[in-house]
Amino acid sequence: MAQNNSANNMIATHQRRNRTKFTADQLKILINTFNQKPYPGHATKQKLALEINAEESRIQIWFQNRRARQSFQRRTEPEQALESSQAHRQHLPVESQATLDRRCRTCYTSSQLRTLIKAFKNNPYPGIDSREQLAKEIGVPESRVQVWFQNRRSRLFAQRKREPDEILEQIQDEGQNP
DNA sequence: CATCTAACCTATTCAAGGC
DNA sequence: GCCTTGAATAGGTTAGATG
Repeated sequence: MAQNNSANNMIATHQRRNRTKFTADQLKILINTFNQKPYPGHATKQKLALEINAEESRIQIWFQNRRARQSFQRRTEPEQALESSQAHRQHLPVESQATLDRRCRTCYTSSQLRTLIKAFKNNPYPGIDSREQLAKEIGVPESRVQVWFQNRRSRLFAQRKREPDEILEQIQDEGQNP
């Protein structure tokens, strides 16, 4: 009982989607776009998805990972990054592109929400199969289901921090068997 | 086995729409 | 005007492929 890795147990049981293998041609276009615009808006991501024939959600993840890698490299090797890139433009108004072009907010119906919440109570960390089945059931893309679970978990954590005890009653876990 | 990186995670913030 | 909540972000972790 010394080690407490509750999240790890959850993660270990669920199943990931198959790892995407981008071709050289796809990567060429992705990298090229990234160098021009590391924060593409929704329209750009949709266009990219068509152009390289990949799911838009995979493109979004690719940009996230690429930015993280770049900022990490910049932290570890500050001088080399300076030389290779003419970082003239400051990164302050960088959101102006992305925020202008966001994906339209998904409006869930009450019945869709009932299904999501029920599934969440059953398992807050659904694998790819569960997410896709759920997406099909309520008629939204799988990527929206994933984001919904992410937001739901985050808010549950935040709420739990604020009110450590009272939440337990609201959740009404019918049985958390060890 | 070491390295790379897609997939996934939490935490936080932005912003649309309802009250 | 504030609140709820979907969408986007940063930054960290996990795991599949490859030399």
